[in-house]
Amino acid sequence: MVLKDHRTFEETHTKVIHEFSKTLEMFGLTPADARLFVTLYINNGPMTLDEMSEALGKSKTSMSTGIRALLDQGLVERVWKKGFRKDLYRANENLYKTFMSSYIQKWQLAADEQEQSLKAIENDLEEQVQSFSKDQQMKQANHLYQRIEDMRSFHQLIADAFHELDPNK
Amino acid sequence: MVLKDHRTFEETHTKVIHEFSKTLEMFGLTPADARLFVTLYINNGPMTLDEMSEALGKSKTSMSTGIRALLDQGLVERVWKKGFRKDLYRANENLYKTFMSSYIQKWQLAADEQEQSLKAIENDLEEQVQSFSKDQQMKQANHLYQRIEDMRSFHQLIADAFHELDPNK
DNA sequence: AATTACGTACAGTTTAAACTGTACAAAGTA
DNA sequence: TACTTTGTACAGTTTAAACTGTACGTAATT
Repeated sequence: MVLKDHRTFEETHTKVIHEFSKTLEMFGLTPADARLFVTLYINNGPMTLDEMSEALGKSKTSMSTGIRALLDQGLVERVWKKGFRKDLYRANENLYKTFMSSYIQKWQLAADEQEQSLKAIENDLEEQVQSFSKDQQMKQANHLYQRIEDMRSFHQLIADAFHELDPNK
Repeated sequence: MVLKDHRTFEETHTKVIHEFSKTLEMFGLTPADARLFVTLYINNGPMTLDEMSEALGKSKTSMSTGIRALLDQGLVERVWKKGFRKDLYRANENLYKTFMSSYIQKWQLAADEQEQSLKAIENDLEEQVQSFSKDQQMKQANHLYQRIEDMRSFHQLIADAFHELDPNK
């Protein structure tokens, strides 16, 4: 009976990992990174790369790159244990704050970058228009210009909306 | 000069498509779908599959599947023109409303599904616990149970937050 | 100082996604 | 009715991402 208990519990464990991973994928995590995070999250205490490797049945190399991705996104942190040689990692505790912050930050960064690119393109377009002669061309250019304006204000609305969501605002 | 004008304008056009696509990818669109949407969006008037194929340099089949994906997400609509045989499609006008609605809806759907799955797993776990004897097992099970609870309240918080963002709320 | 343990860079492989061409069903045209 | 045209299903191919194993640098242990 003990063996069976163990097996079904393991199965439940695995189910939780795969199910909740889907939610985290909505935040832009790759399936692999999501599973890694959930594994850490439901584990009792921090884990070593070898333990993760064992738990997920993937190579240690995969764990190493996966952990780095999670660290970069601020979803996981390294933990020190005196007299212990291996690196230990644990998932950040507060899911909502962690994921919302990370997600919003990712968005702000991307939005800023896009905004700059669009502004630059818009300037290019303005210069180009100077040398346009045909009426048809002018019309096309103006239409594109208008669209770029729309994209830019879209960025602004998004930035505002996500700022509103920020748990740290 | 006309040729050069035309070329640089085309380049600007392409740049806009690739740049703004990145923003839309943040909403979960694949790079290909995003480019398709932007192509439609900046085009003056609706387009046929053949025109999209020409504009993006991809096969008509790709356009067909891409358009379907965009239709499913409510980002694009079919347009009728009397006496015209080919299907015409145009991008929805209001970017913010369109993308926020689509995004939020996607989230609500996924969240509901996950919530149900987690609830079911939780029930399984409760049954399993009945038959557990060892103390160690009980402890593990309780820990997992607690985590599932945390995941579920996470879902709730997310649902509330996204509801707040909904332009149609 | 020599040895062992650990994490990661890198090259190569496997796996999944995107894309294409052909073929066909449905609907329009002659 | 026969003939086009149009959109999409499907199988096969290309391309990109995920993953692995080996090899090596760094740091701890003896």
